Amino acid sequence: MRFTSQEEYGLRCVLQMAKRDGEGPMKIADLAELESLTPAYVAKLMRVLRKGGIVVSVRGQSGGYRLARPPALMSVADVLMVLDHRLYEPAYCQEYTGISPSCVHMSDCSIRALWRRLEASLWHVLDKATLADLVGRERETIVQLGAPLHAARVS
Amino acid sequence: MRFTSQEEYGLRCVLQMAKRDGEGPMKIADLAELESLTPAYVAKLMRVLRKGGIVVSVRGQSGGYRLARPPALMSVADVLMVLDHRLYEPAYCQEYTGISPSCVHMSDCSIRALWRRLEASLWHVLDKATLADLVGRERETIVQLGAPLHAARVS
DNA sequence: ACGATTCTTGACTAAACAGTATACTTAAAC
DNA sequence: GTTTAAGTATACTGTTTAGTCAAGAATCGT
Repeated sequence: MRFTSQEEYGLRCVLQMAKRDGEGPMKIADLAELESLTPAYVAKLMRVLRKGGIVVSVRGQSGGYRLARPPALMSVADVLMVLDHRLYEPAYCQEYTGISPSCVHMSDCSIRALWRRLEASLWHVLDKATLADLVGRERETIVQLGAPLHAARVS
Repeated sequence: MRFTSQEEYGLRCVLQMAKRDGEGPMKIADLAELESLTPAYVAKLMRVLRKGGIVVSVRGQSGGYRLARPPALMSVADVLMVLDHRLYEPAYCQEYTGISPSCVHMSDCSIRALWRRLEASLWHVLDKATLADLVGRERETIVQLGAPLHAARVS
């Protein structure tokens, strides 16, 4: 079970933008510098994020990228969904069919129920976490329902 | 966020073995037939599972594979851990460092806390689900703590 | 208008994962 | 002891993901 590089680095860039939301567009070169990535790679990530409606671009001098919505109104789930996809999604069973045209467990699949539970469990966490929560700026914008992320400890 | 093929198909094979636990070793050819995979690929999966202590092999005529422990004592978490690894693990931050030798967020990482929460949430589900739960044979062996998996519905 | 700055696109290379092929080893059955 | 049905090991090929490169298009400042 793994995150893709695109998810990890894409989210990091989005977080940098959330941290500076309202301070004008951020340039590819600045994001690359802050995250220690190459500008070319950041450009590629931004393309994905732009097409997914997470960021909007401003061209020309003093251009760059900014978030499409305020950080408090954008969840980590929204961002990750654009950068890759769900762990278990409807098309999943059409992808893992071995050498048959369709999965041999169509009628009775014991794994499917488990994957669905996992999926629900994941999204329960990711939907609630806003970008504002993660960068600790939630107070500046809209107050979120429930406890803020950084107040919850894992172990 | 995704499962690797190895996790999906490896777990399926393990489940087939759990379903027939106690009926003698299962042959690669039979597993391949049941799961609609090539024998060569099943052999590769079995190597990983054997080295990870999930299955044991019996060589020679009338040989095959059987589970290293009874299905009620083996969790899905145990199996997935061998087939790939955790979503977020200690080495994670050493892997995503961009073009620097180490991650630029060492001292203050807002994503790390979220990944840890996710990880805990996932493992909460996976640790509790035994192979016996999944194949509906839990009554034949040892009664598990908590509600059996198939009694819980997601949506 | 012009040029500097910045994003945009598509094609390309490299690395990782998925799956295959083949030759070899072990041990039961007779 | 020979045969035969199994697993074991390594190397190979194909496909997807990661990351790079270079030429182009839009916008701002002067």
